[in-house]
Amino acid sequence: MKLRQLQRDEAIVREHDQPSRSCLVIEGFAYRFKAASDGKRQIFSFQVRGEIPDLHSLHLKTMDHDLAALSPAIVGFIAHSDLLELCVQFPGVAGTLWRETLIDGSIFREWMLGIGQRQAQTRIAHLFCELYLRLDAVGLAQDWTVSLPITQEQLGDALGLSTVHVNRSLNGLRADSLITLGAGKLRIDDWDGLKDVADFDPAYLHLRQPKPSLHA
Amino acid sequence: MKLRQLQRDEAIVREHDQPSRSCLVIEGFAYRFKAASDGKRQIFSFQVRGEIPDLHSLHLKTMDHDLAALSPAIVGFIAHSDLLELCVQFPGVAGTLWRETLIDGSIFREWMLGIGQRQAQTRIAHLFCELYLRLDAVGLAQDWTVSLPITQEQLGDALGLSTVHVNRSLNGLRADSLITLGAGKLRIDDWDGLKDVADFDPAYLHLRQPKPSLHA
DNA sequence: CGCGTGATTGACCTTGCTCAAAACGAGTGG
DNA sequence: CCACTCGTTTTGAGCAAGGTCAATCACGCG
Repeated sequence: MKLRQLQRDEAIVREHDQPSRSCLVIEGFAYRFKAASDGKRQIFSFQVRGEIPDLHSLHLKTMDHDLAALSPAIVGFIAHSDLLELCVQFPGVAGTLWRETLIDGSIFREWMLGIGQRQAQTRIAHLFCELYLRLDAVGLAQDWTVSLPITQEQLGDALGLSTVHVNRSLNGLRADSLITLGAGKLRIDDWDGLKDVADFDPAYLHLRQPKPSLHA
Repeated sequence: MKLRQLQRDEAIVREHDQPSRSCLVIEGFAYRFKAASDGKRQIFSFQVRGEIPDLHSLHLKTMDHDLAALSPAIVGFIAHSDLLELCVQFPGVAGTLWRETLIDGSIFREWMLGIGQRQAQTRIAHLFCELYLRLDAVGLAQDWTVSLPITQEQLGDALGLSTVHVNRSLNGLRADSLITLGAGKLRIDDWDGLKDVADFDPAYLHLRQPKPSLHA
């Protein structure tokens, strides 16, 4: 597999591209977004180790959004032809990959619910709950802490909030001793409290083995 | 295939269900939504004839949202076992179905962009552009008119707006002679004008044969 | 030490929300 | 045909969450 080292904010695939391969996140974070014509942009996913953010390009030839590195990252590229062959030789693979794209969609739905209906603090808290569980699922969480090299502007673009309002809402969460965010790290100081203000139910992540300790 | 006649707002599948079959819309409209704990709900899709709104349940065993009839409708049910068998016997079918679920995701992304970043009038106009094209694609549009039995409350739930604001924004579109909405019908009075305020680019629908007359 | 990016804060403003009342219209029973 | 009802649309008035603009602060880095 062809590897590539990426700088922060470096593009991986762009809207209108017709890629012949998909990208596997090996280290760091990737994110996807789309810009409206007035320049505002919406980020609709953050992708972590082991995910294939543009797997959909296997069946949708033209990209309808951008994919880029959130932080310095390493990604691998897998040719669509190889993926298709894998699917033919091992029928289970097709189902598994399909499932991954369906979970992607499920997360979109949850984000839509958040952006459309929830208040600022709740949205932020919800995102943190989600990212924590997803990172934990691939072994990237220790001591309630995960690496999260994200700016408040990017948070705003993902949540449909202005940078200023993200900042103020974050301070609200800090004041309630729910999280510590800074220096590229997120620490959950009070999971139950955070889950509570987040209105968080992890079912939509379709994790195979929910951690009983977390999902009580 | 087992058919079923549905009343307006009748549930087809519910969150937490574990269906063993998926639903094909044969006549009328279906819609999907999820409610937050404070009772507000987000609608994230309207499904038209020929679509399989809960196809994802083929690989995600537990529903993470509700599916219901928007208007009186007829749906058919297809057992997952039959679908899986079809996929094995005709490999092309799997790809086609997978593709449908990917387009579903693409539409979610566009909606997210709208809800997160666009103004009320733009959102509404965008939705109308999308629905018109999708209905036209299955032959349900004539004379710039489509059947659209939707309330302003449902529009609001889909767009992240209050009913009152939907009403006022609709009046804005009417005042600009862009649309006529009422009596369960939507007529596009000025496609180019509507497309313009909608910031609409149909690429995300991944239609196979975009109509040159419309997409100029 | 000087720079540059990102975080933070203050002041003010706008979009869209809430509450509440009124108008409308299709369907029902008299 | 009319009165009544229920759901939906429309309108008014006041409010608030969140946006905008702009200045300041903090900190890692060369």
